[in-house]
Amino acid sequence: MQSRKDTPYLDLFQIIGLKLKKRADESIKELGLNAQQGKVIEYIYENQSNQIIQKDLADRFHLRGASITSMLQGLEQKGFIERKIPANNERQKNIYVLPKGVELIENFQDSFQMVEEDIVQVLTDEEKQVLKKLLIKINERI
Amino acid sequence: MQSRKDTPYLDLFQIIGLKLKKRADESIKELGLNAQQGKVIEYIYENQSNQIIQKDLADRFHLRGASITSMLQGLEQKGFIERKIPANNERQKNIYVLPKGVELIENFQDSFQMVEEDIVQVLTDEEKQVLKKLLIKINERI
DNA sequence: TATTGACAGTTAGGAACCTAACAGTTATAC
DNA sequence: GTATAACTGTTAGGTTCCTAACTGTCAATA
Repeated sequence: MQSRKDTPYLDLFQIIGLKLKKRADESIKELGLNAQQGKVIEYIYENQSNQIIQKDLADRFHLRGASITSMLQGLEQKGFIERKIPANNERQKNIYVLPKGVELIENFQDSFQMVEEDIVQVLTDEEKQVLKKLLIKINERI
Repeated sequence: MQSRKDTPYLDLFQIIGLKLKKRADESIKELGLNAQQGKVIEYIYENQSNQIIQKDLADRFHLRGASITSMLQGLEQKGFIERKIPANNERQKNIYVLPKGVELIENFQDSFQMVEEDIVQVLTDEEKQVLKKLLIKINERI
């Protein structure tokens, strides 16, 4: 009876995900961006030397192309990034972080690191390792 | 260097949460509702005998009052639920699932159960137990 | 008992996703 | 070599969440 309608993993992942999103957003709110935007800028910065395009971001963050277009238009207007059409393919746009964006990256990293530590603070070192292994396993198969 | 900017738990929870939301939505899409709405109807049905009000739903699902108002207005218009002001407190609204909603509940439960099984399919029984314990521990502290 | 504050829900407007339809560019196949 | 298909990104419009400001009701206090 109980087992039939009970979905603890689904519920826990949903609730924890929502709580973490709110925490991460809050942690960088003062910079005028949300956590997703911060993560995207970080990712662009780390990968801009290998000609990343919008599609790469869509894949990495599991968002649709249209959502990336809209997010990057916002970040470009605010002067955090720029997009350049590469010489070899006029369909694409390569993405780069501008100085105004680079300035914030250390800030993001510190803030996210604090949220990260909050998450696993209640676990022992061994539990942390086990959890990471299990999360990776699940993420790979779904 | 690496340890400073790496946030595997935050990233994994975000990505898994997003993937699960999409899966759960997909699984009941044919019923004309999304997963959140399904979970809410389920919850109302299980608790409607104890006079639940909108605030209870906001707490349970970690949503704002305004979001619950908007969601329930939609579900009411579609004939899945009804809201009645109780005699003893005119500020509140008690919520009940209508027959049209009750009909769908078994469907929801089956669909969510399948997503649930997909999540942990790759884990051994022991790993499942460990994971559940760790998730509960984290959820309680954040 | 009259005022003041807390509580429950609503409205208006904004942000970040989504899908569907589209344009332009490049690759493939006959 | 030309027609067709695949790829990349954009636009338009919808959904679901949010915050802030509001209404009306109940509780506390003085």
